[in-house]
Amino acid sequence: MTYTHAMNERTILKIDPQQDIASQLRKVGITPTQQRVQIAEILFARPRHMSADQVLAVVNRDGPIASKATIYNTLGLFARKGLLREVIVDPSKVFYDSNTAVHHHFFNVDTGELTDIPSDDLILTRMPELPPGTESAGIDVIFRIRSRDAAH
Amino acid sequence: MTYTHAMNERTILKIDPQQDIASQLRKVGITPTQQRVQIAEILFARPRHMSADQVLAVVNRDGPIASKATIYNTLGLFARKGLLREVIVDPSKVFYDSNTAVHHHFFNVDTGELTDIPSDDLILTRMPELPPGTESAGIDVIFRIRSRDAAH
DNA sequence: CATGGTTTTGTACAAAGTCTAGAAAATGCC
DNA sequence: GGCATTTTCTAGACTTTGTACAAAACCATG
Ligand SMILES: [Mn+2]
Ligand SMILES: [Mn+2]
Ligand SMILES: [Zn+2]
Ligand SMILES: [Zn+2]
Repeated sequence: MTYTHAMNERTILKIDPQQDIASQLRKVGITPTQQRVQIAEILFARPRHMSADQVLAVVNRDGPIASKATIYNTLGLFARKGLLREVIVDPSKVFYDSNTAVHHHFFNVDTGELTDIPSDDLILTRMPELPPGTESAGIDVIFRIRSRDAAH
Repeated sequence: MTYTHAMNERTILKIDPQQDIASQLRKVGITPTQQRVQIAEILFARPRHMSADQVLAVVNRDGPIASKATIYNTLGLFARKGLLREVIVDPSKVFYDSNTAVHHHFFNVDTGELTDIPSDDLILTRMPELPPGTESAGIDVIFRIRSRDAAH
């Protein structure tokens, strides 16, 4: 038995930046406030990996739109609703990934850069039994890489 | 081509708690101070996953042995020397794993518990090409699990 | 036992993230 | 559109993990 990806029953949610963001948010049970729409516009314009800090900087680039607390609340809400995936690879911050399709990551420990591995480029064979009384909440595969010239 | 584990040229270092800890530390180029030996005794007694905070609490259980700064310095030193593996799964803290053999993890997001997956229970097939100019610094596979009864 | 590099320590500092109470905005109903 | 109710937003204090620093303690070597 071979699995090419995580077993994920729930539909993968995706926000289309071409369509009306507000109504798409409403469709997944999120009241589309001004701040949430602005944050969504940044994150869903294309597949991105951003930290809360980066979202805060971009959203407030031309004047104050949203506070720090709102950024954290909104990112947490989007993640809970399945619009974003939290990627934990750097001990100092969480990355929010607007690509919710099944895929894995390269993480360059020198540059802090996080990039996608197309899901076809990696196959997990022989999956372990989950411990009794538990269910899957996602599988993360991270290839930590280093720039070849960097001192180490 | 199938890899059952990360390509790791360097010898896996292991501290045997039955043998003299001090001379084993000296063998890998670490001066065995009192604090370092005490920390090593805790971590290498058996395979463990501990945060800096937990090590601090245990080492100072019966009176002051080491300061917070020394805990962080020592864990970083041991990790750099290959005696410990840093495991990044929880956004709020780093786990130090005294099992340096190739293996992967279950992380229970409800309880914060980190447990080992025996290396035979998981096989990665079809590995991706590393991005040009980079080399591997380790592969992490994390099965995030949830206690089945817990509300989610 | 003197010397000087190494290690430890306490404390200050930094950064990520959480919490809170009041202000503002969104919603639902007339 | 008004108006009451509910939800969200805000600024800033606070918590936690981890690092920086400089002084004190330690320890190998002569
Ligand atoms: Mn760190
Ligand atoms: Mn967090
Ligand atoms: Zn991604
Ligand atoms: Zn482990």
